[in-house]
Amino acid sequence: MKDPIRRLPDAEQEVMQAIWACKPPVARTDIEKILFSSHPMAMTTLLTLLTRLSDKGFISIEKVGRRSLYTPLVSQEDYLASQSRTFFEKLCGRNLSTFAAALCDSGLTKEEIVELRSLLERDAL
Amino acid sequence: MKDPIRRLPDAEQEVMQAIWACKPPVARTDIEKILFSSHPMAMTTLLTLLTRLSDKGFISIEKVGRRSLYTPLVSQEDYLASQSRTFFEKLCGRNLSTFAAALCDSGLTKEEIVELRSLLERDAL
DNA sequence: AATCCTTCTCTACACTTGTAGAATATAAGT
DNA sequence: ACTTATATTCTACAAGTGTAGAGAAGGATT
Repeated sequence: MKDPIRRLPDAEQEVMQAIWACKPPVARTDIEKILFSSHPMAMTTLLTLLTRLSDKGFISIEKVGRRSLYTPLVSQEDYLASQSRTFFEKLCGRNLSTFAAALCDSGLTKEEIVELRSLLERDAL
Repeated sequence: MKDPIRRLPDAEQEVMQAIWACKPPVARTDIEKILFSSHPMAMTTLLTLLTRLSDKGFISIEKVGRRSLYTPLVSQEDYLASQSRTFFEKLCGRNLSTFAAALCDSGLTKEEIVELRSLLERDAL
């Protein structure tokens, strides 16, 4: 199984999510638009976060003229799977009952739990 | 629904887990024993982390003579539920398919997924 | 070309986190 | 009472994180 992917700090994680929401490669302005409502920040702040994400190997930066374009190197699927695994292993101690209880208490409605079950059914086969 | 509980930094989270694993109130030595194999640290490091957990309202500290006893103020259930909720909402964008995919890709075996489904069934009723 | 705007990089700074030695306080042993 | 062992608090410091201004470099405008 894959190496665990380190959890990103919140601000960087939000930037990654904005990047994942776009078709790569992504321009800074696209990211800004997405973050504008949920987490506004100075342009230079965003650029700092992008540099850090690149340093950590989460994205690549490609310069086109004076602009930069950003491409994810870690997929959202892999990241989510890894975080979910860490949650199960480190926080729930690999205990499925604990895990299930956490999910059930997490504010999901009964309908959502029913739907979650059927989504899991597909993968359980 | 409850206020989200802030995610603890890794070291503090591990200490909380050790505390949760004991019957409260817990002595420092009990915590040390539990952390000894998984995350050994200097005694003063542990005490620093306990102070920070107290500052954050996660535990209370009660002095008995020169010793301190630690009692969780946030339950493991509440913490796990809140983290799980945050994962679903902030990382999966409240998208159940994304959430289910993350779970399925998280390294659970088919048997475990089947078991998870049946555990969820109970709560879905 | 001179000036202005846009985009990025450098520098900065306060706060948090991981870690632990120094200092202090208190109980225990002799 | 004096020494010793032990438990906690203070102080410290490097690295990481959130945030953004100052500076540089390349296009656009007049």
